[in-house]
Amino acid sequence: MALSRRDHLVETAAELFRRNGYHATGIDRILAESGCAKMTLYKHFRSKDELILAALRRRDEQFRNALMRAVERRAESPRGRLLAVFERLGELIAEPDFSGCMFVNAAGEFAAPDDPIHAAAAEHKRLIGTYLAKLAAQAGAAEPEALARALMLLIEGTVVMAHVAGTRTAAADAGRAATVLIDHALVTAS
Amino acid sequence: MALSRRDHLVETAAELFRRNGYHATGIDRILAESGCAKMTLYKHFRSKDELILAALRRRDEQFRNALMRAVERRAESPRGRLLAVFERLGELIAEPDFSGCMFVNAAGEFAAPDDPIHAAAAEHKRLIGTYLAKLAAQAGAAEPEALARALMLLIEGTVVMAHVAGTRTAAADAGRAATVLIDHALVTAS
DNA sequence: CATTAAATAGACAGATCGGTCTGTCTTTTC
DNA sequence: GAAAAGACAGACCGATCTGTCTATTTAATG
Repeated sequence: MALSRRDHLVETAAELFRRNGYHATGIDRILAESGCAKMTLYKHFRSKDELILAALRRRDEQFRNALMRAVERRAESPRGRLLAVFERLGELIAEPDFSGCMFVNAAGEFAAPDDPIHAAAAEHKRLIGTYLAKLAAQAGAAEPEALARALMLLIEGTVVMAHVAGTRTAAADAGRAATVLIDHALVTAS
Repeated sequence: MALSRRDHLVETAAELFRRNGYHATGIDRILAESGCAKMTLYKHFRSKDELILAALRRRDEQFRNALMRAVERRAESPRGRLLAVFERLGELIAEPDFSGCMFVNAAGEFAAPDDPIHAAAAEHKRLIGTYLAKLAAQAGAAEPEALARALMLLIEGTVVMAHVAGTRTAAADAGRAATVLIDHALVTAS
């Protein structure tokens, strides 16, 4: 089924925000690229900020769904699935127009922690952390939340180093480190 | 000694860029805050982008000098110094107006890898990685560069999670993970 | 077919953007 | 103290920004 006019707008906006940033992406560019009229935008959203919020929420759902599907397809065991996250990460950072994490970038441009856009980025990270903690608990980690937080650090570090410094080995580096940390957490648990 | 007019400009700009972002910080704001005239800016810099570059280069030097001094003051042994990096990190993310890594934010707003601003951010990360690799080699790690890359992931992850998600335990989490990874690398070496 | 709702194009407003230019004032230097 | 240089304030430019408005066309619905 074709996207509704609103979803098409959000999708186009999300893509432009991801590639070119938030302040640097003007309304007019989004409208031209999506073929929508200005009033269509302002009928569905009260401001550009609300469009940004909608774009982030849409991408958050898409990203987490794709992550979970990829991870669950790659491995059966919880430990294997934790490691599969880093395989998935290797694919993401290898994509031709990879531009880092659009949620991190959003938090960078909207630095105030109480900014709704910043809060949406925070929520995205929180949800991913919860997913990792669930896997870590299933794997039998001594402290699932602590392991999840450590793995989150590796994940975010991977995305940052791949984007900022162009470190192509980032995901593989992270996968190796994750293996050490996971096994350390499992040994401690038994 | 008082800052030269040029350095005062760069310092003010760096602070505003760090706190509010690059596109969101207008020339006029920088001039008003620094008390400089527009022509003073454009006498020293050809464009806003060049001012951004100067600000990043200044902050890069300041940051690395402060890091090395803090680390070398905190510990004598290479292993201790590697861990001291994460203590230092804990201080940084606890600062009241901590706004994440301004180099990561710069790379986010100037996403093209061949953009000079993006390249300056990449260089900053490369220099820190080199410092870590030196410490890792002194510590006797089996693969110093590999350990340094892993620690870089933890560092960048810490800054991101602290800023985006407000994870106050990030530096402590990273320090624990780093301990595991460092000792694993040292055991493997012996 | 008629009515209604939605999306269209595009002018417009007011603010702000980066950047240029002109003059005045202050500071330095001899 | 005179001359030279540098920094000042601020008008000005064209472009672009977000957001509003009108008027026209398209699409859906009864």
